[in-house]
Amino acid sequence: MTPVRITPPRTSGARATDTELALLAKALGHPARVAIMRLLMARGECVCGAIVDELPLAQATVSQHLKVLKEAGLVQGEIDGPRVCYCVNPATVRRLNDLIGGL
Amino acid sequence: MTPVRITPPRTSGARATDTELALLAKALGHPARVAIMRLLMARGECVCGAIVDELPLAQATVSQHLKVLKEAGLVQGEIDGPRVCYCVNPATVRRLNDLIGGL
DNA sequence: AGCTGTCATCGTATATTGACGATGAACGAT
DNA sequence: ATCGTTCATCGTCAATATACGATGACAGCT
Repeated sequence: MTPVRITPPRTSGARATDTELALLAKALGHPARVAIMRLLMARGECVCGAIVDELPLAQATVSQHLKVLKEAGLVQGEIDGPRVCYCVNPATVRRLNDLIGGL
Repeated sequence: MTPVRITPPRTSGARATDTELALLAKALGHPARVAIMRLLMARGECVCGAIVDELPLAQATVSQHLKVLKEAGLVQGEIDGPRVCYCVNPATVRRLNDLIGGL
């Protein structure tokens, strides 16, 4: 008999979906990351170096932004030899749309 | 004869809509602010004190979050006697939806 | 005028983020 | 095995965000 949770977990008065939406929105909350997402959407997939070339940011900085997007699930990266090929995760983008739509 | 801007302003390799989306997403990038938005959507309009009652945050903190949402244009506040009545700005929410959809 | 309730702002302390150079790790080519 | 290329991570610094108590502003009431 597994104990049943009566009250949903409420941290800081926010529901689970609130935290989820906040996490995704926060990941998009920087112009450089939006630009990266737009680049990936336009190209379908993109090698990290190509993104660095498009943005006026250092390689380390772009890598950090990619990490944020990856941790949020908005982006996936596959190792391709010495390169890493990034592409958006359409499911997460859809999820973000749904969460905002369901506000 | 006013000079015409040929190249759009590009700060940090991000387009204007990138900055706009980043600004809106950033405003939603906190669970408490998402919770506030959800409360306002559910009630249509809401007095600030009612929001404070719903969230486990101090009044000053809620007021700051409301300020962030207001500055992003996601929320409007009207003074109603000693109270302030807040409500969401549906146009901005729609704009956010469009910007994400148009990624 | 004085009081009360409501909300914003100030001041402050801590935590997180953003940016970069330097360095490390992994791979292909020589 | 030693490069050169590509990307991630580390260390660091400045800037920003978060949270709260204290205080200020403002409207309505007595």
